[in-house]
Amino acid sequence: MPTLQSARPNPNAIRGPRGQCGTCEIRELSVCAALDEVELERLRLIIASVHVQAGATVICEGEAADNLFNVVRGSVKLYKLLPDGRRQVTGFLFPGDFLGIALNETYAYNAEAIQPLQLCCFPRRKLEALLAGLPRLERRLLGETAHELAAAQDQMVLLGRKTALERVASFLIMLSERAVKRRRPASPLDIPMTRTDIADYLGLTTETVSRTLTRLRRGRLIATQTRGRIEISDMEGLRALVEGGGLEGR
Amino acid sequence: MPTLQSARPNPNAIRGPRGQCGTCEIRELSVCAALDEVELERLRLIIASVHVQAGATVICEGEAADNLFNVVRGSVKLYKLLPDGRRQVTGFLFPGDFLGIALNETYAYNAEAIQPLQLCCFPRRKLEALLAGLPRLERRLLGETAHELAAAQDQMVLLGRKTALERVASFLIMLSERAVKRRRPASPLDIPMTRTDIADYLGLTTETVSRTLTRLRRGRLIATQTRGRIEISDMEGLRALVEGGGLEGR
DNA sequence: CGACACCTTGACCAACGTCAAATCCGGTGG
DNA sequence: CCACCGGATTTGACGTTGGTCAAGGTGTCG
Repeated sequence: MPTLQSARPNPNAIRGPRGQCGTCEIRELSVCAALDEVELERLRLIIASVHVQAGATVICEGEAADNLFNVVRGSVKLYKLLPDGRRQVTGFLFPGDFLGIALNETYAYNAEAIQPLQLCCFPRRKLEALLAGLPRLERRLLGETAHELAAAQDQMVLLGRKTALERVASFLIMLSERAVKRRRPASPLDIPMTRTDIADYLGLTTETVSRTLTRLRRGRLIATQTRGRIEISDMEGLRALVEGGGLEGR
Repeated sequence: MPTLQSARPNPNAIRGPRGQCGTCEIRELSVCAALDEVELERLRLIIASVHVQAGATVICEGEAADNLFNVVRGSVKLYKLLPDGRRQVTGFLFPGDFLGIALNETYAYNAEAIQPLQLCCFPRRKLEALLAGLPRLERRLLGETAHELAAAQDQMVLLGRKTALERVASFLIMLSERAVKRRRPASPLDIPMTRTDIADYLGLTTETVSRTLTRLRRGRLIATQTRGRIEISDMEGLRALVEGGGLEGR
């Protein structure tokens, strides 16, 4: 059983003002996009705004799945642990992403803030009661889950069959595409996660991630000014890496 | 564009009798379990029974997702391909399992029969029209998708962090548990897929799968009489392998 | 300015992949 | 019934990618 963190969000204690949905900055990215003003009003009554500090655990594998969340600001890593401590990061979440899809009684993974986090919290029981009257929301939830499933299948291909170089290149492209979806620039990329997180996501070690980034830097496909920020200098080259062959002497 | 097989199921051409739902042998395993007699009657009107020969492609990545299926008899492998031909098998389906969850317009993977197959085919457009009136079916579909997502996350742990020995042991345990779910014995295990399929599922090569099975055989954890059938002689030992350490001198 | 966590680099190693050669087994035809 | 064919599987020898271990380097925050 993983250690619980004291900074655990308790939506009954830590909650910001309700009723901000109208001005929510991720409205059109999130599940709420499926709703009109009237429906949104019904949803607004059950949600709470939750803040979580960086490094805190948001949800814990095996715990009762009492809440679902929408990420409003910050980013999250999802991971599972083997009994001996080996870790697999199964995904990263950014603003607009949905957290806590678990149709079982308990969460199936851990979620930890990798940046200060603002979440929109839906108590599960209340949400389920509402779901019957909001078919569009249920449909959207199904779509969201199916989308996550597709992403998981892509990740299986990466983990089962790609080389270290292809994995890191795929990772950078994924981050870039998700940044664009959030209306951020595709290129100076913010990398909020540590090398260890990246390694645990890609099924590698920190050393291999580091060496591979160095190779990409030497090949002039990427560049780094600041720590935690990577510039993609040659997106075409990166894509070629993932889809075609190797670095071919670069 | 992948080559189309001539044996592709066309539910408008190859269809068996309708209206067998009442006696369907996988009724309580499948999505239909969520429905009562009256609701089932409405579903019965849109379904068709489809037969597919072993080795035939059922659905093709990138093709229009016109149909959903329920596996009635036989088994299926799902896989994705990289441009250079590397393959990742993302899952195996057995009777009762659902095939074709794709809320997009096109399928995201290929599905191929590994045994003669009997499928129950739902035309997607008709099913969607029905969904509005069958909330329990929609809920069940969401549950099914969430379940697949959880399985995919477990597979990520396997592919990213487990050793060859742990992967093969996990695979055998998974097959055994799914056999039990279908009311089959846990131990003389039918293995309908080839070593290549297993390797592509576990992110290994056929040689490594073969060598690992030999190690398990030598360790007296499994035994084989017939080709395509494996007896689990020491389930405790197998579980210990996956959860704890190595073979410890066995 | 110093502690500390994170990142990078190097030398070496091992698990798993590659290549190649048996061996097994089921199906087919005589 | 038996010999033979061909794909699947097993086994062996060897190579390579990425892991391990260890030693710096670097940026950040008190």
